[in-house]
Amino acid sequence: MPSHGGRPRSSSRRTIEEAAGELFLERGYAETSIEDIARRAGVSRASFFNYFAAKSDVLWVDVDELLDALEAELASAPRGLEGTVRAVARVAAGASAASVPLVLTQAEAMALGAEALASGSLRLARLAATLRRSLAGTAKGSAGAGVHTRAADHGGDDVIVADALAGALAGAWLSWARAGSRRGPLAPVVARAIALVRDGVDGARFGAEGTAV
Amino acid sequence: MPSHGGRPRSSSRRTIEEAAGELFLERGYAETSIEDIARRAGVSRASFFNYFAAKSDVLWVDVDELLDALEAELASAPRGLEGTVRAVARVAAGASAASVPLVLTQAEAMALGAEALASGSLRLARLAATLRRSLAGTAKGSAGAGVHTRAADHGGDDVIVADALAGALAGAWLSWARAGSRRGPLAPVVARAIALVRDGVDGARFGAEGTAV
DNA sequence: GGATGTTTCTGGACGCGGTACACGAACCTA
DNA sequence: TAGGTTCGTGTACCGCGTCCAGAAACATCC
Repeated sequence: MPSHGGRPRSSSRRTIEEAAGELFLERGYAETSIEDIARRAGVSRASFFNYFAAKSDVLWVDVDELLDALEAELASAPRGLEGTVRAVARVAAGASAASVPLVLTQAEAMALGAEALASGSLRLARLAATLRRSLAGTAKGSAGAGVHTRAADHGGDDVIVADALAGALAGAWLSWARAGSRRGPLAPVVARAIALVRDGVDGARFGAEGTAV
Repeated sequence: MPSHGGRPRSSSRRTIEEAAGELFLERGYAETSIEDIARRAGVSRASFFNYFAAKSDVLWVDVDELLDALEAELASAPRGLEGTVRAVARVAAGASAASVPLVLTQAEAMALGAEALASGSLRLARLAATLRRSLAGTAKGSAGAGVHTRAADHGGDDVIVADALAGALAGAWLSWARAGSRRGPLAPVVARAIALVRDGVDGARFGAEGTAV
């Protein structure tokens, strides 16, 4: 990707992330300024923004990578609930050994406030948007597994299913991350979240459609 | 609540909200400063913060009121999925005539960016937290409808169900708000979201529990 | 070795959101 | 009139995020 040449980077995201993690644990998130992080990492404040677009992004490196992986997986997966759900399961299986982000396990030690919660919710929104894209126009018996399902199919069921799936996944991942020492692999927990939504979509009441939009 | 006496308010949240709405539509959210809003509303910048804790809060007045109503309703409702879901339905029925917040219908006109998305996601997080509290310790056949269900019941199913419900409700409300002119009452749309989660919880795969945490 | 181009590092300035505080203004009751 | 309470206002301050100009560290081509 680098066309060639140019000054080499003198630091890395990893370095800055670790410096920030130390400071967050020592003083708390709000009491640590970007300048503090940069100083400990050995770069200037301006350079911090060459590696991260915002202070809160440092908290979510692992999660963002997970979401990147999911989007890549979904790009080459059949649309609709089945293909989407399988792609999610693959990513969950591959990431089971991944490190659990400090932001969850050390949330209280870092004294995370509303800002951190908001930046985390932003990741949930990204997950929901990704899933919506992968489910768009495939609700119920829309049979639109073909090339182009009607782009203007604004039937709200897609959104409901996608957002429910996003929420269930987030809840699963959250309780997995918070399980502490007795934490097992991620895959089965995610599988339960998927089962919930699958059963919901196949269910009698939801399938009734009597109250469709 | 006012003990009595004291200088009367010279403005109101409503006034400031309307001034802000005008400016957001004229220039966009990011290009409108708090000082702009305060000036048009006829108050000082400092006074703005007597009415709203943050600039983005202006966008979500209606949603926050809806969440307040839900929390009030849940406070006097039986815990567990059934009681929770009924309380949600009641709030949805009562709010059907409520105005749809501009933040959704005019999102592109206001040029809302990541900050507005984050503040909105914060509301989703609040909804999820509220539902988690109302479902805590009541997963599956936990039969704990009694006084004190085990507080340390960290079985992740509660969180999965609560977050899935939060996501489904958010998706339903979102597609309802975006339906535009052909928008009907809110209640049936919310009913579909509830049906999805209810069916999911009763479903064969989710109920299997073979892969429990 | 020098000229050119590219990428990164850095310092400085700026605007804005949000907090804190002190003081005055407008109301109440006694 | 005096004391208490709440709200409005100005001011100062800090930190995040953006922007920019210049220098530093590489590459390639002559």
